[in-house]
Amino acid sequence: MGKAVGEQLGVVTALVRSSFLVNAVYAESGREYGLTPQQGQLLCVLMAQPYGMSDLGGVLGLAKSSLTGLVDRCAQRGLVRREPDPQDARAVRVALTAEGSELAEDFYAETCRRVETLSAGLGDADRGTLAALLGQVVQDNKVPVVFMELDEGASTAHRR
Amino acid sequence: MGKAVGEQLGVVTALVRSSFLVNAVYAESGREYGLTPQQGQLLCVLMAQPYGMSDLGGVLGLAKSSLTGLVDRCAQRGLVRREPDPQDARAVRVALTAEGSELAEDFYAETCRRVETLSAGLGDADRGTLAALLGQVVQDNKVPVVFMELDEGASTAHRR
DNA sequence: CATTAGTAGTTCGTGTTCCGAATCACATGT
DNA sequence: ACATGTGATTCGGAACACGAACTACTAATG
Repeated sequence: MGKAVGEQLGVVTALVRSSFLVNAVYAESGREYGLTPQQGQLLCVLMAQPYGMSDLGGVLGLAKSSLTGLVDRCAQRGLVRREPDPQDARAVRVALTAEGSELAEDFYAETCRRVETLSAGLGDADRGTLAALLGQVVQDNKVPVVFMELDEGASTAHRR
Repeated sequence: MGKAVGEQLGVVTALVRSSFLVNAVYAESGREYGLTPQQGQLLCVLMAQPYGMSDLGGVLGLAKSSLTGLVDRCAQRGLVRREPDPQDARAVRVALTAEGSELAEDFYAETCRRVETLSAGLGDADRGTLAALLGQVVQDNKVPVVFMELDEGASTAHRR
């Protein structure tokens, strides 16, 4: 077990610090589009599909009362819309507006770009391994779809 | 055409979602000790060493004005202390109090424990690989010491 | 059917977080 | 000494997050 170069980090430290990086990306990427990190995250979640407030709370890990305000602010900026649920008169479905959808795409793309450059120092093989291992962790822990998986499943997908 | 099992995630998605997991851990772990995530993070940073306000801003990625309040609240709870810098009369050094140090250790340990269980589904070899790759990303991007590495440095190393 | 639960969302009050602009106090260069 | 720079706080304002209380509708029960 000779650690050669600068002291190998443990998994825990690596996870925590990489999370710090990703948070910073969200903040910077959001700033670029006039979004707070939370607003950006909301838009990203809604890219996949509309949600009711309760489900949204489940996905984002927020109390209902926290969501009302977040959705309000995004709605006031014309990014999302509350639609009545045809099945249940007390429920609403929160969905992206056209404008919100556009902004979400941009924010999403920018965020992807920035996160991607974080791992730019890795070779393709290593990046694949990282994706596999980290993906396993993510799936083991049943993380909700807080960030879509762009269809990149096909080995040589078209990169927009 | 689609894979039945689970469609391998891309690096970007894996990173973002794992970051979501870690954020949740910070929140839960903090709640357990009556700390907000930011307060917990501050304590963890100060575990390594005392910092001046400016340096602290650099490490945490916050504006000075944001820090004053955060430090204030932690100081009011008796967790940190502002010490005058002997070299420079306008500077202060923020350091953990005894109580803060104790709480920081507990929070840190709990956070480590929780983050560790996130990767419990991986074998030892895989976990090592993940640590190596993610550690590389972290070091490539020069993440400040927002979370100490203390685990078992003892085995072979005094670090530098 | 009427009553009782339960569920979906909002409102309200409180505390935290974050920022930029302005300010104060000390430091340093010329 | 004087101008400039730097460390930190203050201030005003926006966003965020929560629990508790509340409204409105739905579902279950008798």
